[in-house]
Amino acid sequence: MPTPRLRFAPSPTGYLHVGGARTALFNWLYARRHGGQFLLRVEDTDKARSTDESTRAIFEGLEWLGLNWDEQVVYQGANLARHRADAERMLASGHAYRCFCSAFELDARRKQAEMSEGAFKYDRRCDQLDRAEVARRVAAGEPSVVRFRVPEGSTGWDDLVHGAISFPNKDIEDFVVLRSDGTPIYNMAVTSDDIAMRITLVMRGDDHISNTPKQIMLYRALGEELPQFAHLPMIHGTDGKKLSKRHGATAVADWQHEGILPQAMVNFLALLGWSPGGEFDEVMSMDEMVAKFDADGLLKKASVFDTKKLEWMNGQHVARTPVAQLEPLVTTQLLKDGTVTRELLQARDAQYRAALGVLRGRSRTIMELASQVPIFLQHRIDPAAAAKVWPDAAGALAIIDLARDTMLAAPAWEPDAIEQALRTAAEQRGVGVGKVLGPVRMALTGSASSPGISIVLGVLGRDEALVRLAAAHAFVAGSAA
RNA sequence: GACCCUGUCGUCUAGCCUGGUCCAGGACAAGAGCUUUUCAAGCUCUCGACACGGGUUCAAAUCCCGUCAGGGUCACCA
Repeated sequence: MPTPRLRFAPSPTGYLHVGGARTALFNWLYARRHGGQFLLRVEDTDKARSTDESTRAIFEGLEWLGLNWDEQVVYQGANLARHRADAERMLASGHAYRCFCSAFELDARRKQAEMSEGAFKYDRRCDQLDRAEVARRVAAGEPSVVRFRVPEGSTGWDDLVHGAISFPNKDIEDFVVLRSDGTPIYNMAVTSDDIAMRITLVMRGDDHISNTPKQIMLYRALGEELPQFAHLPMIHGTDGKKLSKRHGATAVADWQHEGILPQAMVNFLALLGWSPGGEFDEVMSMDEMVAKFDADGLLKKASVFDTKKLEWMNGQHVARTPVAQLEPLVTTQLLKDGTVTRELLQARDAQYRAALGVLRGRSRTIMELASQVPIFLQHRIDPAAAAKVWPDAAGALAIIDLARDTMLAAPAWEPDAIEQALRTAAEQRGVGVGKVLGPVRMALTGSASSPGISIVLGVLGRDEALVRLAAAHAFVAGSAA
């Protein structure tokens, strides 16, 4: 069996949508798994809607996800001459014919048909025209389109996802392949390009199932061998409808900005419409997915995009990502928030990295992680929170001093032992552990919520911890005066 | 309207091909607990589904037929 060649063929009329990203991912995964090629084709034949900006956005989205493509990007618009030549070849071989019915006229007939019998199907009236008349009208400059002559019978294929699918040809009208201005219609361009690119497996969304019989007829008329087809199920919003703007974030770039890691996005998308089967770990690396991916794991049912699960998945990946890899992402977020300065990050680099190490295991997104970093790098007491945790000055001072004395008295700097000593002290005083650790947390971090005391102590270090306690003492004493 | 596709917990799914081991397993979400130290994470537990109706069979989530529901497509758009 020759090595498989697959392609992702987006039309650059917007951003890289999660549905498109999932299609690209499956093509990529299949190609990588089977040692084939993953090609990219930009379907920019609709000049009115295509923009360079969205072409760029698609490239960026694919790159962010880590879906690298092979060979040069193919721009469909550059192949108009071949599309046209292929259509004319069918005209010459008798698989297609010229139609002089105007779009306006057809429109009127379509409307009329819809009112009486329902669906409109082209009645082939121009197929009756004799050769001489066609030649005369063409020579006279009368505009015409090229229509494919749909044969009798039925057209089907063995879909890699759905199994056997077939359509009675009588339900398919003689479709246009070349417009009156000589440009190709979608199915013509796609088929011509897939042939030229020697694509062996066309994997795309379910919504193309009804285009497939038309494309198959084109392959046959052109005397080409058929590729395999795999039609992936759609992705829906929580209301069961096709995912769209009103469902919120649907562009992969939106999720990038929401603090989602590309490996989490890819992992999540992979599990929408694919399952390795049997028992398996849902959290996978790219390599693991490539190793497990195969067509028999492809599912038929449309799935719902569940953002809660995406976030959970992201948390799993954040926890597994090395600090060195997390650091630039968190730094960008921190500087964007303006909560810390670049100078501070550089000055406290060791502490910053230590903080990332403890924080990554407890954050679902980069934002969440970033929001906890500042308490480790700078000591700022939040007055509102302080007033709640430290209702009376005398009590607060007593606990802050207790913490200081405990640390000073400790034989060695062991955060766990110090936290334990504070717990014991609380018991001896007959108060809840929270009554002691809460105020200590406030003194140490300036915030009412943070990781556990021993964790905080571990990141801060002895000197910093003592400095902060002294500052907290001064803060309380100052506001009491 | 016609044609095509799909139908297992709220969601993602395992199981279906090769009926029994499934009064259906896992994950996310939700609820409770571990936690009289917060926030988060983690762990434990709970809630929760074979769309419906027939048939075949000793036995059906699994095979067959029908119904219903949802989705997609029907352009000189892609």
